[in-house]
Amino acid sequence: MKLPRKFYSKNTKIVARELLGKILVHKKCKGKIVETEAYFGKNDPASRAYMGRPKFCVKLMNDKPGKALIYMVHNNWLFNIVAHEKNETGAVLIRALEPLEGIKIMKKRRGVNDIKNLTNGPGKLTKAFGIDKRHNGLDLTKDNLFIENSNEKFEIVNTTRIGISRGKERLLRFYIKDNEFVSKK
DNA sequence: AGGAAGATCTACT
DNA sequence: GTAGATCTTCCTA
Repeated sequence: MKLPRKFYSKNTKIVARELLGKILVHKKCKGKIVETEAYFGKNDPASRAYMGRPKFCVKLMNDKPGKALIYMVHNNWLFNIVAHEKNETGAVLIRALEPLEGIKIMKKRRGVNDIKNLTNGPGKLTKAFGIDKRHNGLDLTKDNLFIENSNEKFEIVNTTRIGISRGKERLLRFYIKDNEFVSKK
């Protein structure tokens, strides 16, 4: 079942946590979300929507929840989902997936054979799924690209965000405990 | 024109 | 496991 817009219309941190274990679907490819990070617009120096960052990021982060936000960093497309309460700003970064379907296609696109190395990083998973700027602003409640619900149970770990230069001290990173596909432990 | 960016790969200690 | 080079876009001067 596809997640409704209502799912994304909550506090960014809560959505980040609840997205764990859900299934990202793009064409023939499916992957379980195993790692996420929450980013806010204002008062978050690590956010792309902070101060003079790219306009389209700010705009989208303020837009309707449930949209895809994609931007380039160091030759890597990063995939975020706009998620926030009314009149707020925020998005959830998908940091890592566990490949479920379309693994052959992912291997071909990534040029590697090791399953564990296919989608265990924010830049890797976009490449494996064939996601790029064309998908920026896409509505995840439509058919092309969306997220499926799941009732799986697991332990969730809450830590600081990684790979950023500012705003490191906040506990806004979530991942599934003991999962092999988390980018870093 | 120059720099920064939420990363990745490779090559070492 | 850590360190350095390098990739592309967008922002500011």
